[in-house]
Amino acid sequence: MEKYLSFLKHTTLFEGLQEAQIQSMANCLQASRRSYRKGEYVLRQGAQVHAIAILAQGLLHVQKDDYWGNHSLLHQIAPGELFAEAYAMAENEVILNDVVAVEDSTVLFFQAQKVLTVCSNACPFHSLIIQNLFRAISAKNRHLTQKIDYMAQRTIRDKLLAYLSAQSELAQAPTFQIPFNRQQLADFLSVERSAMCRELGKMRDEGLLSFARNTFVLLSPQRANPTAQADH
Amino acid sequence: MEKYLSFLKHTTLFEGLQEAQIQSMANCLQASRRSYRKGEYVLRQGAQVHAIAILAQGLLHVQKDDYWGNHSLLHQIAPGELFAEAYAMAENEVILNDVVAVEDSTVLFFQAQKVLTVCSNACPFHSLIIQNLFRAISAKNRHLTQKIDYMAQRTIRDKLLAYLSAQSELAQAPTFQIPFNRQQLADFLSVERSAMCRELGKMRDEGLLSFARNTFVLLSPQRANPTAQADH
DNA sequence: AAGATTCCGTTGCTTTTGCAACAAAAAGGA
DNA sequence: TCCTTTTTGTTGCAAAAGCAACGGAATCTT
Repeated sequence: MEKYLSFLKHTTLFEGLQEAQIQSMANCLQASRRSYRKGEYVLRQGAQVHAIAILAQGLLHVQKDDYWGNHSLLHQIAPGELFAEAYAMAENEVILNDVVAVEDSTVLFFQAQKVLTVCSNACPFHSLIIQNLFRAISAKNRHLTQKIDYMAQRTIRDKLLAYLSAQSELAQAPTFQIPFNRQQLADFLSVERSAMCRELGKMRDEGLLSFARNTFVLLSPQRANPTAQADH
Repeated sequence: MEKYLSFLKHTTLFEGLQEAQIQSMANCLQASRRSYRKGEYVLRQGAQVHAIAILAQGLLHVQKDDYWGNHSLLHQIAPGELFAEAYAMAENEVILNDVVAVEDSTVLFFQAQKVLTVCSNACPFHSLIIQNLFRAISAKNRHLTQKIDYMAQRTIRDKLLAYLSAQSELAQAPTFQIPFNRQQLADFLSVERSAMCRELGKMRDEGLLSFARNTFVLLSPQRANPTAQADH
């Protein structure tokens, strides 16, 4: 676990703690670690989990595949991000989505019960961690809500605009990159890839935006246009 | 606040506490109360909030209206339910949805900061409340995820089936009532009311289900059929 | 460098949805 | 009870989306 201390220091959960403090808490929280190969499942639908997880390295997808092979991408997890927290304290709730490694990944687990109850040795920073945890869950909550906003749009165009303008705002610039390829973006917005491509093409023709691979530029409708160049 | 003690005892947040204990915590959490008329806004898009709220009485809608008058219903809040928790601890985050009273309502507020930091008088039950809060947010998180599952379905029929079978499972019976009228259900699933009605009609004709007003019956496809009767 | 694989864009066709407008049923108010 | 308002269902039409199939570009592998 020691090798991850400097990493953990910068995660939301341990923000504000020194490495030595994290080290001492790691025992208190019964930390453990596991690595996964690309393609391997970290969590499976129907299972239960009692730990809070942080991705230390790699990339994960939270996704759902139904009977008919329909594939929907709920969320992408980057290093430092928390997951499994929504199930960690629920006694009888079963996980509703799969979490899959899309790259070789390493995950750290912390016993939820230990995180939430101040331990007998009274770690002085426990209270801070609880606040951090709360903030992290709140943030996730807001993200889910925002995703619902994208998906609530009736047309593919409006879904795209909702998503892309949020990304642009996040980047605080009209030019930005998205973390998805076309198929993934389609799965994320829950539309057909080909139909989405068609719509993107139309929007470019109408001068709303330009793009190359996963770099996008939002254009103010009335003016002449910078164009995203393929990175070659 | 006293008149709400017996009510609060049964909410998720105060579950496990006695009325006297809740009473003593109410001060510690700087509880306050406010009533709203039908149609009045409880929270507005763009505002900030630093308190956790519980609906004591009435009915609320969390909704979003965009420029063009498109109306989408994120969530319905029933008495005892928590809300505003996703924003209460976020310093600079602005509320992204409106919360509106659809009936005359009474809301109780608790200072989030006080809830999360164990107070100097060291209320002995504070730790329990923190766990309860965590459980409640987790549950909300799961609900949002589930709603995304409904909305991720590509056709109105599949959205309806996803939603209705979840409701049926919740009721643990093939016959159940939903808390929405047609327009509200359409807003919740983010589809056109008329198109939804058309689809409901088809599904009934095909023997998948029957309904009257907001009472639904899911039918096993291959067999003969009980029918939902209007309540008159 | 050649071949294989993944990613991206395009298009014809069919189905589904949104939209608008209207009619009937139910609920609410005076 | 009568009148008004709300809710639900229906339908024609136009727009949008899903589906399938294909070809070329980019990337990876050996």
